[in-house]
Amino acid sequence: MLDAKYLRSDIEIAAQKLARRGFKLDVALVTQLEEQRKSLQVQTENLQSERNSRSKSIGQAKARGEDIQPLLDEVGSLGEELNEAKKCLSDIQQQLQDIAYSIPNLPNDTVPEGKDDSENVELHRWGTPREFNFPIKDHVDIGELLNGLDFQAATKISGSRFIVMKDKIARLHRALAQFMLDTQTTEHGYHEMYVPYLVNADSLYGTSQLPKFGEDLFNTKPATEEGIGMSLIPTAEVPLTNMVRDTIVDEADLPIKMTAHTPCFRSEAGSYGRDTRGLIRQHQFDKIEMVQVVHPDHSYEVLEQMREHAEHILQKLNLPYRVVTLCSGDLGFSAAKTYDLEVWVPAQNTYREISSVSNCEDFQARRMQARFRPAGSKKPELVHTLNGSGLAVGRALVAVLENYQQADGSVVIPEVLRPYMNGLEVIAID
RNA sequence: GGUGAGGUGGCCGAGAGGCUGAAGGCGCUCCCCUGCUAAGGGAGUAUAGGGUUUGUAGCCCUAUCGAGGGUUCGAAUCCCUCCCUCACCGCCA
Repeated sequence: MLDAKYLRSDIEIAAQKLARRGFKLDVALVTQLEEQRKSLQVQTENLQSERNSRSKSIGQAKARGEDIQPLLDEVGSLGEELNEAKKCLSDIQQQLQDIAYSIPNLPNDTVPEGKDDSENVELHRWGTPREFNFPIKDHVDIGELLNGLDFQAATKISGSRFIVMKDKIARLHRALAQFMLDTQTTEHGYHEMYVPYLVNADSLYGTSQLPKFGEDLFNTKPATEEGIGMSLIPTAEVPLTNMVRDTIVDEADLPIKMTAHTPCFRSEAGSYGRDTRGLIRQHQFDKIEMVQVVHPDHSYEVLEQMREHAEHILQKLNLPYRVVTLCSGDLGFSAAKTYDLEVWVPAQNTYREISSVSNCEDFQARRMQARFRPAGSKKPELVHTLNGSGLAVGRALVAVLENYQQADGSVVIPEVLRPYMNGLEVIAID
């Protein structure tokens, strides 16, 4: 959410910045609603003030033992008038709030101009995609050949976009997650967290999944019932970031660095034709998430650090990747700036997103009322929040299976994972 | 899930229709006293929104006692719904 004061005083500038990411702010409508709000609020508060003072004098008269009936008569229709004004005001405020919730974050000035993902800017590449001297298989074929990925069973049990993993592949998947979590905690200083996978609506508002992106979530209540109930987390960003909702943290405790390994659940509404084969796009996938809550002065340094924390995992796995800076038109709703890490997927002959690292500045903090009290200042200030994947486990599994495959269909296990695989070096066909 | 007791400022804790934005205490900040320390005295100490203003100063107004509704001229206080905490019971990994 943007600062309401900023929106009022610099609405034209805000509109220009929002236009960079393809969002059209209805300046005339907001301005008009603002004017109405202002006059209605003044009117309402004046009525309240009058009611308060009259009620007070009734109380005082009563205490003196005077007849209060004349005073009661004087109050007359004040109550009705006040109720009417309140109703109008809350109506306007509701409209303004709906608009406020629908406005995405402003892109940072360093974000390149562009309308969609075709205009993202490559920052750098790491590693060289391997030359294969045999016909390569994709991870689906490899997984089935090794008897480790069972798409049919998953479809029977749940439906499309689910997976059953077996034996060494299941273990490899677990090894990846363990390795990532260990690296983020022991090498990069994140606190390991175990968090709920079902969250309430307040949390989803806090990180901006609601009110705009409810269709992407799995909810616990059927449509026939009132409300949405709790929702399965689409990312651990939700529980981790909401740790600081409605709190004033000690400045000395910043930055707060948290990581968690969780499953993520996404309905993938509106992506019907896309990535239907394989593990790339699933309703349920595991991810190691990094979240930092930082002093506003440091959030852009931290963004670079977190990008490196994510890159470090790919480097240790020796997987070729590239980093892109998302252009203004491709930014997520609450992000001011985002780097995507894209790992090399040989069978698709392209780089695919495996991590996304974003600085949300104070956008989520404002919704969450997450603040700190700066030394020497009385006023609490909003913190900045950042989040990033470090990394998506399912997609990392895809990358390992495909990049480490051998001519006979076996897969070499990356060295850093071997301690997690009881020393196993190769997953071979049984 | 059942029964009972509760949810008040940074914390503890009073208040049970008007004099309560809220006693008292603790903590914190500043000042005084003191050779230092300890003790003592005094003052201050919530958040949000709005108006005024050149102003993130001051002043004024409004809201907030778990949340939301209601009764009333007036609600922390009465009524309803919900949430949460604690205790005991039931069930359970």
